Amino acid sequence: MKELIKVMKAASEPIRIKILKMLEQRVMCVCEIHTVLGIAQSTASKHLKILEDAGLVTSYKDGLWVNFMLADGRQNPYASNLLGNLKHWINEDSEVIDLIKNLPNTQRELICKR
Amino acid sequence: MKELIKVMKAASEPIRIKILKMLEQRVMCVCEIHTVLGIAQSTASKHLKILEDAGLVTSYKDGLWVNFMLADGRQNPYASNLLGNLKHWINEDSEVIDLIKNLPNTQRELICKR
DNA sequence: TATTAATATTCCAAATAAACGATTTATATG
DNA sequence: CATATAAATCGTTTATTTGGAATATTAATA
Repeated sequence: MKELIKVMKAASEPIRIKILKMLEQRVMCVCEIHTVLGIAQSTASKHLKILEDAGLVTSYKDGLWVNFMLADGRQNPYASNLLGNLKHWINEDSEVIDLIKNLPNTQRELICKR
Repeated sequence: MKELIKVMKAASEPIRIKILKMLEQRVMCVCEIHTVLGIAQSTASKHLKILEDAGLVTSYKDGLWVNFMLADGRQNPYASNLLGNLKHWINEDSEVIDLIKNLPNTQRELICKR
């Protein structure tokens, strides 16, 4: 039960759904995510932690950056199920469309200098 | 997006998941649900409203009683997807097992007199 | 019509969750 | 080793959610 609730809670916040939809496109670092979404760095970091704890996302370090990507979900059936469904869900949402449309122009090297 | 979030939020509370698991077995009224779960009547009523708003549950009146049942989900794809999955999820959870085991003994006529 | 029972709603307190700035930690590099 | 950058954590405020008691509403029935 706790595992299921964790996944559902993680998925019940629009910002986190948006993060997942972006990660469907490609790996991203915290810095990119917070900039693209227009939220504080600490806020982005916390959302990513929640997604990671729920088994929806994994991360790996690359120097100073921490890259986040969708989890393969081999451990958590609830998470993998959600990730599978999400791929064909809310692809018509205007906010999601805009986010994804601009992703190719978003280069880490340009936006991650504060 | 809003529709998806509503379903996820509704499903991110253990008590509401328990309600859904009980409704997989049979139709229940507010009074039965609040008694079986050991929560206040108003609390049960509110949880049911949240589930209904999310499209996970529907209700129909029968005299003084309001019977709640799982929604068929023809309107809301997120809701019907969740309901479908839930049928084979957390069936090994001890709390859920206990709840369902005792359902046949729970008769509305006996418990709904305060 | 008065009463009773089931449910919904309102009100308020407590618990959770979210947001941000500031600080700390970890890593790279001059 | 000092400095700079990315990310995580901490502290605080604000917003949202939950829970229950009390009250209102709705329906049945004496």
